[in-house]
Amino acid sequence: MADVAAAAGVSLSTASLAFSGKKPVSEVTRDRVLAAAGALGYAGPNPLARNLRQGRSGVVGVAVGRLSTAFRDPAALPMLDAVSEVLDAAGMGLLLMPEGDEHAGLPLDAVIYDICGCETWGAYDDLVARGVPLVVVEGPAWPGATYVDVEHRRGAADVARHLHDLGHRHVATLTLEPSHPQREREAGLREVFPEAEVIGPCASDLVAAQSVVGAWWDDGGEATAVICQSDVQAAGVVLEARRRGLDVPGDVSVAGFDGVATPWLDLELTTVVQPLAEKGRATARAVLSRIAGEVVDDVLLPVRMRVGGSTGPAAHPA
Amino acid sequence: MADVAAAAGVSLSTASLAFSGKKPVSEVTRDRVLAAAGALGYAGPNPLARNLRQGRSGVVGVAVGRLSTAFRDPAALPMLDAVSEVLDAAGMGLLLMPEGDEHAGLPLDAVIYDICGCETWGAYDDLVARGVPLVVVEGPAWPGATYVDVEHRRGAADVARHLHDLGHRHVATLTLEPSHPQREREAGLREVFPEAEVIGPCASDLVAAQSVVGAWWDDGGEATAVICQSDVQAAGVVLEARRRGLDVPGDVSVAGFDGVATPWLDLELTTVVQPLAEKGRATARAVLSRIAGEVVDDVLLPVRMRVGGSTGPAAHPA
DNA sequence: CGTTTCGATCGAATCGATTCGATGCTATCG
DNA sequence: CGATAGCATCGAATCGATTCGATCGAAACG
Repeated sequence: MADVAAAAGVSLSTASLAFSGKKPVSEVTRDRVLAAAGALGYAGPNPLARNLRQGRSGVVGVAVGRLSTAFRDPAALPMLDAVSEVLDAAGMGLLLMPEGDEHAGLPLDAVIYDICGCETWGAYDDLVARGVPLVVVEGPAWPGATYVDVEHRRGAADVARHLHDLGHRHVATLTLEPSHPQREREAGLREVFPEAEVIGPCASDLVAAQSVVGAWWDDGGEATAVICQSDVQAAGVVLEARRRGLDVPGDVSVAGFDGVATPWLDLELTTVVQPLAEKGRATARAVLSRIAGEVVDDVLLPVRMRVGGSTGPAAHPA
Repeated sequence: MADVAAAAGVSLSTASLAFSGKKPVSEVTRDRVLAAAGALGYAGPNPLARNLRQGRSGVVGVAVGRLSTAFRDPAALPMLDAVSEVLDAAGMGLLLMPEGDEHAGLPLDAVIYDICGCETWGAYDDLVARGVPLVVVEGPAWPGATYVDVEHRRGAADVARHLHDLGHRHVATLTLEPSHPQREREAGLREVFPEAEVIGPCASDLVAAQSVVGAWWDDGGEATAVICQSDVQAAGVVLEARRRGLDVPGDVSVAGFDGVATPWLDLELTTVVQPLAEKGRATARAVLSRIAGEVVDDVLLPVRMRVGGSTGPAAHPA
């Protein structure tokens, strides 16, 4: 840039201002600088140098589990999409941080901790030591982190109540690995069905859900309703039930969570719709505020139960 | 870091070496430096400063379309997963670049151009001007970019030949928006069926495929086989066919592309299996080599047709 | 014993901008 | 007409490390 300034016959500082526009520069000067830049093949200020000076990299990390599992669940995408949209509008980029990797050494302005079911995370201490703002989505409430959550407990309780109203008395639940959402939802479920049976933990994956619930039925598992922790799980349970000649919801009711589209299922699931895009936007806003040094309140997003065709009156009311 | 060096009683350069380990430092010195760092609450060298000095940011951008559409197709994930794995092992991070956004201003060491069906891209000129290495996956062969591709043409021709062998003479094809893979595959198809009918362009999306092929059938479209450009499209065609009472493959054969799992379909698709993970690894290796300044050869990955239950003898051989 | 080598350490230059405070100059105002 | 702004520009300090070349002892060598 020094060369450009020299070629344009202005000082280095003026050239800088011509590019950044942070202070007024006369039009003829700017044109002269840009012309000189063009002539010298200068592509604009070096981002690395600007980053050092400004103390920011413009990059926000997002901790996900393995990419292929994190994004397999269709609930993850609209959320990340919304995060990305808001951050892009602010000129920031989103960096994927698959689990296990220590991404120390990368200059991150903030980190979003999302999706991964893991409770602990190696890089946490390091980030805190560096003073990197942390936004935790549906995770453990770490000290110093801003916290974005969803009404898991209320959603789960609403579904349970819905099934109870339909006469169900013997329900079972497919769970996730222990995690904040799982604990909250289980608490909500037990508000209504203190005795609900746990089928077992299961990834939010169609095939996994089929196999876990299948094994449970093989072992003589019985329930008039199966409550799942995601729509993908619920779809797996529906498919597995049908494979066994069970009618949904005639023989067994199935409820999901998330409220995502399952176009390949000829049935609308009863589920808890969570505001995925708004969750992403709220997360991104929290990130930007924290980068700006503001104090940010935690966020709790509302959910809404949607009754579909996968739940019906209990087959054998107690 | 200057404070740490002072506290440890060594020079700034020695302190730097103690952290980076790029030159030997006596053990007692290193311990003294690390102790001083701990006492002063110093979390290690500032990545921004290191980046400026070394001229690298450790961040690789990947241009995708909209996130939610780019990752909806299950073929995209294993590929990106492999890219991420290789880059992480090299200490680099992957930054998502949704389309439309000018990510100028972010310090990228290289950019992967993938997935997005778009042929042009605003940031291209800027990146070239900056000398940022570009790796293009299945895209147009831009000057200066390293090119990673898949045997689209051969795969498409193999499927066409397979159907021809089964007696099909009247086939139709669901296409993608104009793009490099689409053009190659269509060329492969026409090696065998020069007259193949084009149903229409369609995103790689289940619902979109259903509606496009449904409209075609409504308009009196006829064919004994429908060749699709992704397994997701093929699944959509299968579901739509059944919805109309057509048997697959009895009344109509359906072929896909990619070779991804479709567990919610009770049918294994005839498809062209492409080495998704290897594609990702090859891409990442190309990126790393180009960042290292090496000259990199273009890559062409092999495909293999897999015959499943979605194709069978033609219903009405000509 | 003189000399070469090697490892550890240090001082200083460098990476490429941004930005603060100062300066000169031209309108505006009373 | 003198004082007060206000705009454009400039010089110099700064961001926080990495790294080249030099220096100094001590060990290895003939």
